[in-house]
Order: sequence, then C-alpha cells, then structure tokens
Amino acid sequence: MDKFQTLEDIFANDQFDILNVKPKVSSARNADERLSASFGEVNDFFAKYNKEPQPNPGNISEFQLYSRLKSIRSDIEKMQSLEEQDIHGLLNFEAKEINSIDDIFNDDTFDLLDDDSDLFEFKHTPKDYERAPSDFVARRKPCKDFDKYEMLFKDIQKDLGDGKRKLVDFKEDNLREGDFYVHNGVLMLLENINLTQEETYVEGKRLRKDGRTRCIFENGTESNMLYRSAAKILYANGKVVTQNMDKVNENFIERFSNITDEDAAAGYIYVLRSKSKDERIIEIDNLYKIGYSKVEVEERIKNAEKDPTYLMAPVKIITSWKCYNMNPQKLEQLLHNFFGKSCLNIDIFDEKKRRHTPREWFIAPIDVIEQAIELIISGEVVKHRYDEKNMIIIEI
DNA sequence: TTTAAACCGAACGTGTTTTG
DNA sequence: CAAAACACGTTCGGTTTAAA
Repeated sequence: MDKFQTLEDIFANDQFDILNVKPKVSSARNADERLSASFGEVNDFFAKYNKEPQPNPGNISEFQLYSRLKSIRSDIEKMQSLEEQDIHGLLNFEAKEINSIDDIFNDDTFDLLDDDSDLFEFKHTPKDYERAPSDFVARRKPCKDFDKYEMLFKDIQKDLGDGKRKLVDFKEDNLREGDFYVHNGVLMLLENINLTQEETYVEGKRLRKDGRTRCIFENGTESNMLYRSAAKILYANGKVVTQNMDKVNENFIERFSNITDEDAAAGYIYVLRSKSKDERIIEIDNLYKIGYSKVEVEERIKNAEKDPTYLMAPVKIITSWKCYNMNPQKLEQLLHNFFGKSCLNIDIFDEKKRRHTPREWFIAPIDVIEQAIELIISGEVVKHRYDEKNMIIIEI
C-alpha cells in the first residue's frame, strides 16, 4: 500500500468508516448545570424556612446545603455564574470598596489576616539548633589489605552475573556485618560494625544506635564511617546483595541424599496452580497452593472441582517432592509463618453453599515457593524470612 | 490505642581537588 | 594561593509502619 501523503488522503481512504466519529451526545449534566441545580436546592431551603441553612449536625441535609453555600461563597467564579439565580440575595454580590487598612482587615474572607502569631516567629523554617560535634569525620582511603577482599568481590560479581544473587532494596534491618551492598554502583562489604551507642530516649531526646564501621569498597578503598552514615548512604543510593541461593540449597541436597524409600511415612509436598474461572482468582498473579499428600498427587487432586481446598476448580501440578517424616500440621504452620501476609484470604462456597476459607494458597513467584519448600524440608527455614515487597527470601 | 522503631529526607559540616 | 567545586560524612526531624 502506498504511503499516505496527507491527512486528507487518510480520511479519503477510510474504507471501513472508522474515522467517521460522531461527537458523543452526553445526557450527563455539565459542571455548570450541576452547580446551578445545587444552588437551586439552597434557594428552595431559603424559600421554605426563610433562613440560611445552618451547620446543624442533627440535620444532615441542612448541613449539606450549608456546606454547599459555604463552598459557593468561597469561589468567586461560582458566585459570578450564579448571580442571576440569586433571588434571595444569598450571595450578596456588591463589590466592597477597599479604601483603608480597616477595609482590608474586614474583608478577610479566609481568615488569612487574623493570625495573632508573631511575624518573626519562624514556624516552618529550620531551627537554629546546636549540632552535636562528631568525634571525627571518616574519609575514604586506600585499603591496606585489599588483597584479602579482592576475590570476594570478584565472586560476588560472578554470582550476580549468574543470577545466583540479586540486588534488592535497602532496608535498615538488613545492615549486617559480613554482608555486601552496592552504593552508587560500587560493591561494598560491611566488614565490621562496632556499636558504641544503643538506641535510648533521654529527656524526650532520641539517641540512636550508632558506632564506627569498617566498609571495604570494590575499588580498593575503605572507610570507617558511622553505622548511621552507612545506612543513610544506602537509603539514598544503595542496594542489598542477597545470599547465594545455591549455598542455601546445598544443605537441603545433603540431607536428602541419604534418605531411602524404606523410611517411614513417605508423602508428597506439591505445588499447584488453579485453573479457576473465578475473577477473584484469575486476577491474582503468582498464586499457588502448597500442600501435602500421603498418596500420589494425581490421585489426591482427582476431585479438585468439588473440593473447596482446591477452590472448587481443576488445578495444574507444577512440581512435587517426595518426602519423609513430614508432619502435615507442622508444614502448614511453617508455611503460614513464613509467608505471613502473602496467604490467600478468600471465601469459597461448596456445592451445599457452605463457606470455606482455604489456607494453603500463597501469593509468591514459583521460584520463591520452591526455595521455601526446600528450606522447610531441610529445616533451614527458621534462619530465613520472606520479604514480600521484593518477593525474595532473605537470610536472617 | 499507644509506643518504639524504621524509613526517608534534608541541612549542613569537613576534607580534598580543581580552578581562576 | 584563595575561592569554588566536589565528594563524602554526620546529625537531626518528621512521617510511616510495626509491635506491644
């Protein structure tokens, strides 16, 4: 097809008549009409009671009319557009002549001038307080034993590249000795924290926990800035480097490799996704059920459509693990503790209209759920917690 | 509901390096 | 060489969030 040269070409070529748009005929009233109708009600009130509506808390409709009138009076444009309609003189239109200082003060509709505070009392400017002096100001300087750390930084970079570690938003409670951070794009190791002051409140004044740190930077410098300074710069432009998940999972594999089929009480932990057509369910991304079954998972879910546990709908198996010596109650409790607010909270009604609240559905990405299950099986879960905002598991 | 901690932002200080 | 620009560090207040 030729390229269109002008807008006219485009309109002339409208074979499906899609550009022939008629202006929408709106039956809705426009703002002026609404305002007019609204003022009409105030007029009706005045005609009926021969007084202005008062701020009478006992009478909601009178209060509404009072508020309306007040709002109209505070807006010069509304006043003007309603001038002709003002049959009871409610809007009192005469322009006041301003000749004297007194006239100005008397015309103070918004109480702007009725402020008895001192002009020289600064309420919204910073106070001129004494700042506590610091013992000294840390400076970044070349790190004398950087060769000790160089490989660590290289490893972290590699893990980041391989996706084994991630960068997540900084929070003060993940400022920990031995952890890695990124500040202004530079990797940083918080090598040491030496807290010399715990958080206390003295005479209403807040003293925060603080103390010198040793921070090593990827570029071969180090700084002994204060703990609070480290927190501050990372809030401003920093990230946290997460733990290497492979290391976390190693323990799990070790624990599993020496378990045999002869072990007692084998069962399956499984992860499912719902095929429900329910709007409430469809609109939730990353919704999975984690469950435990003594029989094969396929067997367990055969009647999913009739089981409120499965949201009365078919399900799709995502993964399952064979496991041993698992206590189902404990599993459920662990999951709820771990995922906290990420549990699905929804009411499901079965065929007899009885209400159920399934408790084993969780909102989290599948890789996080798999990690969580591995941590639960290995027992390592107690050393971790789930960060809902970043949707990631963090070592405590 | 009250209280404590976490979070976030900002003012401002102190050295170091660059520039006129 | 002093001033200005820059980089980094310290302290504090207010608001939001979590815990008791």
